[in-house]
Amino acid sequence: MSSIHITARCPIRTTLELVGGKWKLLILFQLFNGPLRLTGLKKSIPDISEKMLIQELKTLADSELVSRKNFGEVPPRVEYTLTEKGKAAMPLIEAMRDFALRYERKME
Amino acid sequence: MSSIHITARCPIRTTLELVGGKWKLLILFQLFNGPLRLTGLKKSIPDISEKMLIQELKTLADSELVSRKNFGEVPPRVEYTLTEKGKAAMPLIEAMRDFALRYERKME
DNA sequence: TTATATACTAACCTTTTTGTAAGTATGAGT
DNA sequence: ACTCATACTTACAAAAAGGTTAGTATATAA
Repeated sequence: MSSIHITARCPIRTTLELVGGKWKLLILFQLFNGPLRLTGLKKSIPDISEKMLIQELKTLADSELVSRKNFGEVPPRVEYTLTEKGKAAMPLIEAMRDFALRYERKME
Repeated sequence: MSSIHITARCPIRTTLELVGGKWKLLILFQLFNGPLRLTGLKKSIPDISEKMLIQELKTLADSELVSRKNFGEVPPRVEYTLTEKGKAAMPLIEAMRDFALRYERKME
């Protein structure tokens, strides 16, 4: 309730910085079912551009929500996995789903 | 879990459209404590510009998350209140707070 | 030697979002 | 007549986000 104070750095703003934008939550959500490679992610989010996907993955890895494992093979093989911090985003995604469904009066 | 499918219009994207961006959730959050006028909102979110505040309030009113009551007085007096749909955003904000706190390891 | 597969980079552009600064309207009070 | 308070508008500018296209690297297989 009033335990959140709107200041330059409040929890709401922190979360917006971490997972705000058009793609980050969609990417995180895909990774909840297990690690995926770039190609797999691209298939599961058809309308994201390769550039954005790589760029967002890098941001997510920088903030430690996702980890990146390079197998050092040729052709390249790189796997993206949710970290524990990344998994903490699941309740957030569930809350978003609930909100959207309630907004569209499809539940409750 | 896999009950969300990432398509052109999925719950995640719907929510992002409704409350995405830098300000909407901050505004909604302020209104949880009761109706506020423009001036009151401006004070509680010090770094928002007047233009953005009005603009976002209009968007929120258009999507029926906030209702606008004009008292028709001079000088103008207009009150903004959360609708039921708007109140449905509270769990979302709580989930964001939990995520941020967990990210910063301030709670478990 | 040539093609293949995959992750990634770089240059460039367009669109969207956000910000700044100035102005409008008007009844009440002085 | 003049000022005040308040919500809002408008024109413009800056910044951030997102998109497109072409290219790089390289072990392996044909």
